[in-house]
Amino acid sequence: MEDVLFDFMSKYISLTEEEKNVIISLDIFRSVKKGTILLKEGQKTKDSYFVLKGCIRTYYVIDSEEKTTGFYTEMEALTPPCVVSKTPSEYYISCIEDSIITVSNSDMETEINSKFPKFDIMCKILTEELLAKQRIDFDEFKTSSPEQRYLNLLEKRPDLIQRVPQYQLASYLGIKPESLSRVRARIADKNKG
Amino acid sequence: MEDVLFDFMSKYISLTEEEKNVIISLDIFRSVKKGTILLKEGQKTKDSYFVLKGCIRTYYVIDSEEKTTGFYTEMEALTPPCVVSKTPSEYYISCIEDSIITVSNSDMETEINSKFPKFDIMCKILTEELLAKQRIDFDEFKTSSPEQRYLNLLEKRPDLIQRVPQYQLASYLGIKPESLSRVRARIADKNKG
DNA sequence: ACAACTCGTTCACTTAAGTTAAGAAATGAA
DNA sequence: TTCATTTCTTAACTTAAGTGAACGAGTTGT
Repeated sequence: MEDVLFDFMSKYISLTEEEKNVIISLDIFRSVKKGTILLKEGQKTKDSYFVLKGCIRTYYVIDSEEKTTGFYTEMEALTPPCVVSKTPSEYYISCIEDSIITVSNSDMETEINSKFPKFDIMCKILTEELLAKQRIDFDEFKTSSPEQRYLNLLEKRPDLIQRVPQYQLASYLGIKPESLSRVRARIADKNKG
Repeated sequence: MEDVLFDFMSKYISLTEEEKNVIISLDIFRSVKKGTILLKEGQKTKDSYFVLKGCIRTYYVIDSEEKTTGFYTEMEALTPPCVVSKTPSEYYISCIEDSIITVSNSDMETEINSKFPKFDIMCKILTEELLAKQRIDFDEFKTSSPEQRYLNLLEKRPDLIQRVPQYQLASYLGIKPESLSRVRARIADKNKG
């Protein structure tokens, strides 16, 4: 399982066996059952997550309704904003499939980064890439209609549509579940003729 | 004018006079007239911007329509995604008020960061804060209606509504100018009684 | 001063999303 | 398997956004 992480990291930096062993000794690998809530609204945490296998989601509860804003699958990292702002979390993180993830807290990262400058470089690149990617995702969201957003998702993350419940996808696309149903019906109609 | 930048930086790191002089010697301060286009679609660039005074905006041209996705005002930094991805820009950056900005390219930043580790630390903090802020902005956008988004903007960046043309605000809010007109009329109605 | 533009608003109309409610389909647990 | 729960879809209705067109206020340039 560790190999998945090391393969990912090798895209950014090269690792010696010794460095790999340091990472393994940190004991950050976790196996998490579907339905597990990793973080609740109001909780404080310093933990960041990296998904090796499975899927986790972030969601707010607004007027007792879940509003899903993010899905994180294989090779994706999530540092909750509350870790950066050092305030209680505004949202929940839950595991929507049996998953294998790493859980690392910011103190650990600081320590590793000071020991191995390589990690720091990798983190910097990852953060910058993520910032640019998120900026583009946001721009695409703003400039397109719900139907276009669904088609876009179908193209870019077709797996999500298979593995995630519709009502969670709906708020991810900024609409209600009933609307998503209609969008899907509309698209199916068009494809028939 | 430099003082505005140094005041901003002093929130994150302390600077010696010598370090300030190094920054000044880089000659990154620019005075830019309203209407100036800083970056065009299809262009390549390594430049990042920081607004000391004024306002710049990012916009796409889709079906010969401008879609504004971001405004950057006093004390805000913009690194276009194309700088990170090293591809041609997908959008335009233009100056919507007479402004004073800094323009720094990524090579310069790399050089300064290696000379003064302090800068590197500041950049890392800034990037992480920005990532978290953007994540929250995106989440808020997804989970609210156009009217709520307008009210939210009215609360958080009231200056924008004064200084920016409505048609640019509209796409920033993910709607058409005509719809923004109606949203405003609706809100004005409610406030009357 | 005048014409040409730009920008914001309004109107009538179309399309799509929100809402409420009901029922079908899928899932999970006993 | 059966029952209960959750999830998805459909329908009827309401509300709001998209569209095309027109108008007036404000600007710019000549």
